[in-house]
Amino acid sequence: MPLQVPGDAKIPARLRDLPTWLISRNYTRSNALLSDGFTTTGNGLRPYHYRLMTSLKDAGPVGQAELGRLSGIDRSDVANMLAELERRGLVSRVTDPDNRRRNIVTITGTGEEQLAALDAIIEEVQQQVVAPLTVRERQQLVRLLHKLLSEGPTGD
Amino acid sequence: MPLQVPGDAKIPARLRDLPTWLISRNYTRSNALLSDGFTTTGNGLRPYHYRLMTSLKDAGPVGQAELGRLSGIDRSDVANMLAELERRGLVSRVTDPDNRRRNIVTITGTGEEQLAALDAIIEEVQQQVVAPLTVRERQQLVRLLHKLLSEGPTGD
DNA sequence: CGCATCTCAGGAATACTGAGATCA
DNA sequence: CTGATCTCAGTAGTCCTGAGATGC
Repeated sequence: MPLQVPGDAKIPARLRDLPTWLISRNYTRSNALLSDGFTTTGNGLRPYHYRLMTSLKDAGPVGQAELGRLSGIDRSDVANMLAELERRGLVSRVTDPDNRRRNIVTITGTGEEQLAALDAIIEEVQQQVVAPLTVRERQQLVRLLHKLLSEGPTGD
Repeated sequence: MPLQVPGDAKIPARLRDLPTWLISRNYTRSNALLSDGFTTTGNGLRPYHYRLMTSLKDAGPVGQAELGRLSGIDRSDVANMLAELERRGLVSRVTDPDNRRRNIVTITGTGEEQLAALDAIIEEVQQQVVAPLTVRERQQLVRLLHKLLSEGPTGD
């Protein structure tokens, strides 16, 4: 449960308004809240697990490579995390008979239950994260953050 | 030079608009651009170093604990990073005669030169980061991100 | 052959914890 | 003794690289 974001006290002038700094500080804060949320229910699941499971539920059974693309997680970590989730019985993996390189990943019933529990946590954390903003500002923020991501991957 | 932010293709509906997700994706993107900027000039300095040095220049000679608070870096990492910077002659540390627990850290001339070079990079990266937004939107974004951080450290 | 998939080993940067030594 | 400071060792979670094995 991290939280080293200073209360915005006497942050150096050069840093204060830099988008990279503000994004970084907000990421840390957001992560702290997220991390607190996940640990207080202590099933040992983490953001990576949530991303995978919710992507899985949304997309239906898919291969790991595709799952990684959907959830923004590297192929290597996908393999690791799925092995964990499989061990816990939250997902299952079977070789695709039509393409035996591929593992078709499916969320299990237990997995869906866990996901529902995580969803509730996630929802509560969102409220905490945007708590300082008005409803209108929250919409603006979401729009702006989307726009930053939407125009080509790097903005070059 | 990371960059695994998907082009916002078919991100799961549940994730797409979550503030925590958007902040996380933007952090990754912002970091990728920052990291590229730092490595292309390859003096081996990283964001942590920049934060420390710019905080140091802004605040003048201070102790490490204070420096950590200003730059949002943990005491432990401050000690590590400053040892590196000192080895390179970019900062100097002397024991405070009035309080011998404390190391007074000062940026050196070479340090200021390096910092100026980093500042130029930082400035360029900021442009890249906010490139997708209009000028007005950039101001909105900065305001909103500030506000998220300003109302108490966690928003509780 | 090229190319995609999965897996494994491991590295890098950030954030954090705990403990010890020092000293006001 | 309390509490602040610095240092060190070590951990966790995220992001990423490289290489190998397999199969299209």
